[in-house]
Amino acid sequence: MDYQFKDIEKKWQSFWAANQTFKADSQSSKPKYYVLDMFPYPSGAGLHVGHPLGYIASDIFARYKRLKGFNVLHPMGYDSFGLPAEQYAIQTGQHPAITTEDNIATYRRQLDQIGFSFDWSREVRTSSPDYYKWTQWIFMQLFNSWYNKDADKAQSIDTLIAHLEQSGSKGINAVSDDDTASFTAEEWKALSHDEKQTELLKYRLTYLRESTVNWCAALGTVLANDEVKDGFSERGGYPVEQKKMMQWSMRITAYAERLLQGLDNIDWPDPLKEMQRNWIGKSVGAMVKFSLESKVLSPESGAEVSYLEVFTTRVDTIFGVTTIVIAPEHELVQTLTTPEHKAEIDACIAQTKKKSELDRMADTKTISGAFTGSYVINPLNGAKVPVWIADYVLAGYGTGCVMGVPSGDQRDYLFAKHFDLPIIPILDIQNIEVEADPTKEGKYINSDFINGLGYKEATTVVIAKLEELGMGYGKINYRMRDAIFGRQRYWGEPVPVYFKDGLPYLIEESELPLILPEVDKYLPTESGEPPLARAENWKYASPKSSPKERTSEINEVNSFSFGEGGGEALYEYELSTMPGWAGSSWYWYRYMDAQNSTEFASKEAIAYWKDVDLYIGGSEHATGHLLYSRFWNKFLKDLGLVGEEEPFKKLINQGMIQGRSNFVYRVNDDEGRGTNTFVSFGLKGEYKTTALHVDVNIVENEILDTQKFKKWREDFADAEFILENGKYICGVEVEKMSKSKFNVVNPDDIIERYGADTLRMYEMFLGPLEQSKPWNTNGIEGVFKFLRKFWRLFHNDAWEFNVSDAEPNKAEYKSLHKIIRKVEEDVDRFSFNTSVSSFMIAVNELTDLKCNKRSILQDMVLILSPYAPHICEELWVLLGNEAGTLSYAPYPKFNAEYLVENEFAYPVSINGKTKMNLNLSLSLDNSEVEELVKANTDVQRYLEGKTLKKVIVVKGRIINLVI
RNA sequence: GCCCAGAUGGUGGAACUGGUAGACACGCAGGACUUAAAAUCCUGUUCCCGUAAACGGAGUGCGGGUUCGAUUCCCGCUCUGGGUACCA
Repeated sequence: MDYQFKDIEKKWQSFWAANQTFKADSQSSKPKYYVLDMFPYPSGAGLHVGHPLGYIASDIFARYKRLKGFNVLHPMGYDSFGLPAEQYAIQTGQHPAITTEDNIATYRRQLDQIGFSFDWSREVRTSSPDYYKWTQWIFMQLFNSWYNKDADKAQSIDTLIAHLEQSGSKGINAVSDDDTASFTAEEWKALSHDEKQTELLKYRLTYLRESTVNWCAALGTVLANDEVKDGFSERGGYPVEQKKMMQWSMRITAYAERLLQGLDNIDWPDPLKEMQRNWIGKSVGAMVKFSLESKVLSPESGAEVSYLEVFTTRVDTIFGVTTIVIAPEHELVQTLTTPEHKAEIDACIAQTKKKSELDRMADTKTISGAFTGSYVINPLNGAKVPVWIADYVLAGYGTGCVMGVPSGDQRDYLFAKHFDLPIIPILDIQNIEVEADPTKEGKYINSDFINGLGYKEATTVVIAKLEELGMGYGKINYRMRDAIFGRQRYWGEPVPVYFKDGLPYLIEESELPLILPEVDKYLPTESGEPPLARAENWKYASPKSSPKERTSEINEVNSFSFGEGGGEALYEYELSTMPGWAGSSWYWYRYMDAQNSTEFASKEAIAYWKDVDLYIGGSEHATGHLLYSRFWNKFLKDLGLVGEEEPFKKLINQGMIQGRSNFVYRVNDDEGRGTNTFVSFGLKGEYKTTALHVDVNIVENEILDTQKFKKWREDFADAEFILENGKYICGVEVEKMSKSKFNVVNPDDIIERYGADTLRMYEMFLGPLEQSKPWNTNGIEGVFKFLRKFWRLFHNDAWEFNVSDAEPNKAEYKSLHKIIRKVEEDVDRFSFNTSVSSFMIAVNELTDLKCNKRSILQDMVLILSPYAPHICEELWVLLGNEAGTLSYAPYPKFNAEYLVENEFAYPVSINGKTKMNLNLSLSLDNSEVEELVKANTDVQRYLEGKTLKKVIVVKGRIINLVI
C-alpha cells in the first residue's frame, strides 16, 4: 500500500478541525505552557516558503509539550492593520478591510494545509473593532498615567493632581518634558483649566508634543526611527526628511532603565539583547556647568542664562578641555555670537542646513565649524574656554553642547587640528601625536588636584568637587527617544481623543471602540490633513447629559462642563491613527481570553497563563515590536493589570529564508544583441552571454527542464540549448525572495507534490533554526523517501506485517531508546535538524530488524508525531489506538539501561597517534582500567620496555596512552 | 568606524561541556531489477599518492599558541552576514 499523503493529510486536518483537538483548556490540572509565534501581516502575496519556518518549529514544540503533559496554549492571529492594504486602496479604491479579509482567507487556507495545531477559537485580528477597542483602551490608560520615579512605576494621573493640589510641584520626582517646572499649590490652583491641562500633558505617558519627526512625503506619513533605514523608508524605500509636527508620543524613555535591567532575567539570544541595549544606549557620565562671562537671555523662554551645561562620559578629562562646542541648532548660538564673528557663524549654519538634507551622516570626514567669539569658564581651573559651533554636535542628544577634549576624543582631536586649537595631554601614557588616545590607563597629568590619580578615583573626585561647587553632578543619559505614536494614515486604530480649545481629551470609556469611519478616498486631503479628515461627521458629540458626580477638584481637570443645552457641542476628533506597533504590543494577552467583551482579558485568564513561555520570530523586530511590547507590558504591570514584568520568557529567532535564484545564459551575437540560444553554465566562458533569471520551479538540482522552459515564456518557444553532458545546468545566486527574480517558492506547490509532513520535516532538516539560509528544494527527496520508508515499515510486503505484542528484542529497544533520548535533547535545544537525521537512522535500523513489535512502533509514532503529525495519526490508528488520542498520549520514557554495552572495541592512541584497538569492559574505575591496560598483551608490545606514564580516560573510555 | 554572529567535502549540514572530523541527506559514479524509462534496492564517494586491496600523507578560512590530543579554548589577521552610525 502506497503512502497516500494527500488523503491522509486532508483526513486528519478535517478531523482536528471538527473535534477542536487543539483547543486549549482555560483551566487544567496540568502545568501551562504558552507557545507563541509572531503573528503575520496578511500580505497580498500569500505565504511563501520562508514564512512557515518559525511556525513549524513552534508547532513541533507545542505538540511535543502536549505529549509531555502540558496544557498548551498555541494561538494564531493577524496583525492586520498596515500600509500595503492602504496603498492598494489608494490605487484601486478598494476598502482595506476587504483586501485584508481576502488576504486573511488565503493565509488561513495555506496555514491549515501545513497541519498546525493552532487553537483557532482564540484567533485575533488587530483591525477588528472587538480587538482595537482594547488597544484604544490601553492608550487611554497611558494618557491617564504619569511616571513616578520615586515609586519607579507608572501611576494614575490623579495621584499627580492630588500632589499638585496639596503641595505644588515640590517633591514630585517625575519623568516629564520639563523638569525645571516649579510652582506652589496656590499657584497651581490659580491656573486656568486649560493651563492645568497643558501642564499635565507634560507628564502623561502618552502625550502631544511638537517634535522633530521622520516625514516621508511619498507615503504621506511619519515614520518611527526603526522604520527608517539610511534616510529612506523601510517600506518602499522612499526618501525621508526631518520635519517638526505636533505628534502623539509614548514616554518609553521613562522605562529605559527597567527595559535595560529586564534583559538580564530573560532567556533571549545574546545578539538580540545586545541590539536592545545599544538601542537604549545608556551612558553613565556627568553634567558640568561652564559659566558664561556675562548672563544672557534665552531667546525661547526669555529666562536668564548664566552657564552652558554639557553632558560628558569622561568628566575625568575636564582639565583637557580646550573648547566648548555647541550644535548649530542650539538656541543660544545667535546670542553668543559676537558681531565680528556673525558672518562666519551664519555661513557655517547655512552650510549645515544644506548638508543635513541627505549626506550629513554620510560625510563624517569634512570638518566644519566656527568660533562664536564668546568664552565660558572651566569650573575647576577657571580657564577661559572658547565657544565654537560644529555640526558633529547634535541638538537632540544630551544638552546639544559638548566639552571638547582633543587629547581624548578623536572628533575633538580632528576639530582642534583643523582649527589649530591647543591639545592638552592629561594622562602620562597618552600618545597623541597622530590621533586622540581615549585611554583610561595611566596617571593624570596637567590636571590640578587629580594629578597622579587613576581613572576611577579621578572620576569620583571630580564629580564630588563639581557637586560641592554646585557646578555639576553625576548623570545617566539614554540614547533612546520617546516613540512617536501618530501616523497620518487611514488603515490604523483611531486615537480615542477629541480636541476642545486646542487641548486633547479622552472620549468616554463606554464609547469604545471608536470605529474607523468610512472615507471617500484614502489619500490626505488637499490641505494636507490625514485621510480621516475626509470622513463625514467625524466629530465628537458630547454626551447628552453631563456625567454625574463629578464634583471633586481632582475630577474637575479630567472633565469639563458640556454644552449648555446638552448634547449640542461637537468637537474635532484626532485625525491621525495609531502606528503598526500599537496592536502588536499587547496581543499575547488577548489570546488568553479572546472573546472577552468587558476586559482585554479576564484577571483569571491572565493569572493562569501569566506570560509567553516560548516566543518564536525574526530578529528584525529587535528594536521595534519586541521593545514596545516590553514597554507596554511593564506599564500594564504597574497598573496591576498583568502579573509579569516581562512578557516573553524565552525567545528564539528563526533565521530568514533567502531566495535562491537560477540563471540561464543567453548567447549574444556580435552586435551584443541577445540570440535565442542558451548555453549551459559550465560552457558559458566560451561565449558572450547575458544572465537571465529563470523560474526556479522549472529547475531541479540546477538542471533546467528545457521543455518547460520553452513553454515558460512565448519568446523562448523555439529556444536552442548548448548542453554539457546532455544537460542544461543553471547558475545559482542567493538573493531576496521576490517575484521579479522568479525565485519565489510557494508552500502550496511543495505540499501538492510531497505533502505537508514532508514540507514540515524538510524545513527543519534544511539547517539550524536560527541560521539564515537560502531555500532550495534539492534535498527534499531525501525527506520524502524517509516518510515513505516509515510508512512501509507498517505496510511492507517483504515480510508479513502483523503487529506483534511480543516483547521487543535488545536491538529493537536499543534503536528506540537511542531516538527517545536524542529527540528529547534536540527539542530542548531547538536543534530540530539533527533529530530529523536521527529519525532516518532509527527507521533504517528498525527496517533492517524487520521490527513489528507494537510497543516499539507505537513509541516511534509518538516521537515522530510533532514533526510529521498527519502520517503519525494514520499509523497510530493502524496500531489499534482510538482516533484523535495521539496528540495527548504520554510521551515514551527514556531508559538508559537499554543503551548499555558490556564490551566493545575502540581505537586507542599512543602519544596522540592512533595505534590500536582495545577490547575492554566498561564500569571499571580508573585505577582498575590502568591495571588492565598494563596487563594487556597488545599494550605490552607497544610499550617495548618503556613505562606507561598515564592512561587518559574520558567518559569511561580510554582515549590515549602516554608513554 | 563600532558592536554581534559566522567560515567544515561537489551541495545543505553533523560532531552537545576539547576525545575516531565529515553523521544524515542531496548530488555524482557503478551495479541489480526492467524490452526501456520511472520507481526501488545495493556499492562507492574529503583530497593527494598508489593499488586488486591493505596501507601512507594532508585536511575544519589564514598565521601563531595552550594541550598527550583543538572544528571546539587563547592571540593576531582575511572574508561573509546582521545591527548601528558623528550619542560627547
